[in-house]
Amino acid sequence: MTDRRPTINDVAARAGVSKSLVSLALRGSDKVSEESRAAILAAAAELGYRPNAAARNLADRRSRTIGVLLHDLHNPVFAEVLDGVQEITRQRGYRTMLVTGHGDPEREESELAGLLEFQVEGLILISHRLDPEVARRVARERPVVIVLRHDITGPGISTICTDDRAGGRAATEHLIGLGHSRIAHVSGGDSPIARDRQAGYEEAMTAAGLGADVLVEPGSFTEAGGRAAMLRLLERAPQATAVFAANDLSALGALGALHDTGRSAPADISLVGFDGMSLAALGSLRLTTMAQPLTRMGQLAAQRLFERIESPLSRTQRDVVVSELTARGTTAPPAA
Amino acid sequence: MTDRRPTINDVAARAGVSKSLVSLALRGSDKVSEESRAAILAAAAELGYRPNAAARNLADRRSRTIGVLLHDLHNPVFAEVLDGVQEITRQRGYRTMLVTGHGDPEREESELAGLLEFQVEGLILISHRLDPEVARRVARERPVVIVLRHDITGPGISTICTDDRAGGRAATEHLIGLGHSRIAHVSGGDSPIARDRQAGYEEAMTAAGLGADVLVEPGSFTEAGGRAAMLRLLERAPQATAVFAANDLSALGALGALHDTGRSAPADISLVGFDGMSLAALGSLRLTTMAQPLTRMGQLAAQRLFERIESPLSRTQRDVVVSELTARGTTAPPAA
DNA sequence: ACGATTCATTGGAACGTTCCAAGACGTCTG
DNA sequence: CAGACGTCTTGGAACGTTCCAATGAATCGT
Repeated sequence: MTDRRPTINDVAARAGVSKSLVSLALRGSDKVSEESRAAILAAAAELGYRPNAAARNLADRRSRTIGVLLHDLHNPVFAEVLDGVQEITRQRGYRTMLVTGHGDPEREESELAGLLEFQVEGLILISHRLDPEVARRVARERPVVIVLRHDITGPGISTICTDDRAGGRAATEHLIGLGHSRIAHVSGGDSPIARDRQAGYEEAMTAAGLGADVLVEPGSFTEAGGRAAMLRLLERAPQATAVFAANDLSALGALGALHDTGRSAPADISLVGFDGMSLAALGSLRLTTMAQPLTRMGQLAAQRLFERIESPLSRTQRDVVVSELTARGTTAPPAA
Repeated sequence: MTDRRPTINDVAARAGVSKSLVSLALRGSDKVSEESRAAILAAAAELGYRPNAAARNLADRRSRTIGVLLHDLHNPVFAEVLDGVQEITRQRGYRTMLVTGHGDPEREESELAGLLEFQVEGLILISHRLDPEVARRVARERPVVIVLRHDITGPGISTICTDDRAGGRAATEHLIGLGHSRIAHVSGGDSPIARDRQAGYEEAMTAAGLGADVLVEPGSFTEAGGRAAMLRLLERAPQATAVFAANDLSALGALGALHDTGRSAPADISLVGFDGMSLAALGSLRLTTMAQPLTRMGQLAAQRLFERIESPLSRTQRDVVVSELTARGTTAPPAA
């Protein structure tokens, strides 16, 4: 870039007016004469003028930007939530600044710091792994909405999530309702969400008098984790006729494990996932799942955030959305 | 936010030094005495000081940020490219600003304008639909690297892509090599990439003396498009034993269509995709595909971009990476 | 025909940083 | 002991905007 970019002063000089008037005209003020407006617009176009967002943000003391931290972009679940967030954000004329932390709390914290330096006006954290104390500290600076995790509370923090325990219960009851009794659970590890979904499973089993059959195989919310867990399960509990996997991604891994060992769902084993990511509906997968309204959750998150951006003193909210069992092709009554 | 955030002046006052020294200390200069440094760091921590990125960018006249425009976040292909981009970007101490255009040229252009207002130092366009003239205009302002599309050239534009025509040929040859002759193509519509892949298909067919069997069913690079195209194909060409789909996502749709009509791959029809998105390897899908080195392409894109950011006069590059046929579970010789 | 009112326009201060030339204070050299 | 040099520190200008109070010009009512 040898030549400096044109500034508002260059435009003003060319149009023969003051920089203030250029500023006004470019932002569409109605107190600029038609004549000046035309001259200014023409000058700006000829010079290829672009406003400098850094200068504008500095002068305004606002960035019209919200920050979104998410786990990663590979799990399509996050993309769906993000769609909802961006829809609302665009409507409001804000932009979204997106960072990923890959589940590493330190990295997440540093990405968050970057967002705050950019003067984002609010933050949406989607499935993060931050230390609760860090989240609370951030919430003292800016409104925060946490999506898909409900265990962190504090002033300035709103949450959007589903009732994971009830969901785990419903998923399990679906299998029980089909006639299964030897139902195992591929868990999602020790995250709060995973624990809730597992608790729901255990509750449903106990309530149905199947407490003795509770069988949990630890997984990790990933495809690989689900695959490995399912393989271990097939060894350890060959009598199982159904599996509830803690999320769709690990359910897909489990499905792969079944496939690799010459089995299939629901013929050999019925399988239910959790999340409702649209890819899992796809093609030959047709995964039965507890579907969360992901895009809706994203919209709601953004709405709640803007409420607090606009009136910082308004109360934080805890929204619980309902998930619904979506029966597709991987569950059926047990083979006789 | 009733109370103003602390600035560098507040830190300076508290530490009993000048703002200049605070600025130096916070950026790790070695010409600050240990004593001052400690006082400054302590004061900054006590106040919860965060540098204001807008002010910094304005003063430096650089943002240490690159902009990435991508189609959307649902196709996991883009997430994989992005991983590569972000890896390099992080290494350089830059941040990435991510926007999506959802294939709408106007929206893409407006998102791009936003990035340029933020003074991004360079741009990576992943599978965009911009008007070539717009892309060239932008490239006059900032270095641009285009990934997954090679038809736009001009000063300031580098490209990273694979040889889509050769890839289309290789995918088709794989099917021919397995003994198929009635091979159809589910195309990706009329984008340049789609046209190249289709041309490769036609070349391979013709070269194998199967020119008369060329059969193209228009699709759209989406799951729904692939599904619909496959359904039409089953009506229109029941004799086909193999299909080359223009990308993995539409191949997955095609797979779903097969499934829905009581068929499967490769038993009834062999199926090859294109892209190499990791989700398609997953579970029971095991899609055979022409795999592009997606993450590598992202890394390369970022490297090329930084070369041009660092020496703006260096030449732009056109990198062509090789894709490889990855035979998984959806292709086999035709049924006897 | 004159003050009041409206309208379009202006210059300057602010926003929070970085950079630069220059200053204060010691210490060394001969 | 004067001058040169080093180290640490400083105030002020710049970056490109927006906002505000003030200005000048035109129009109005009486």
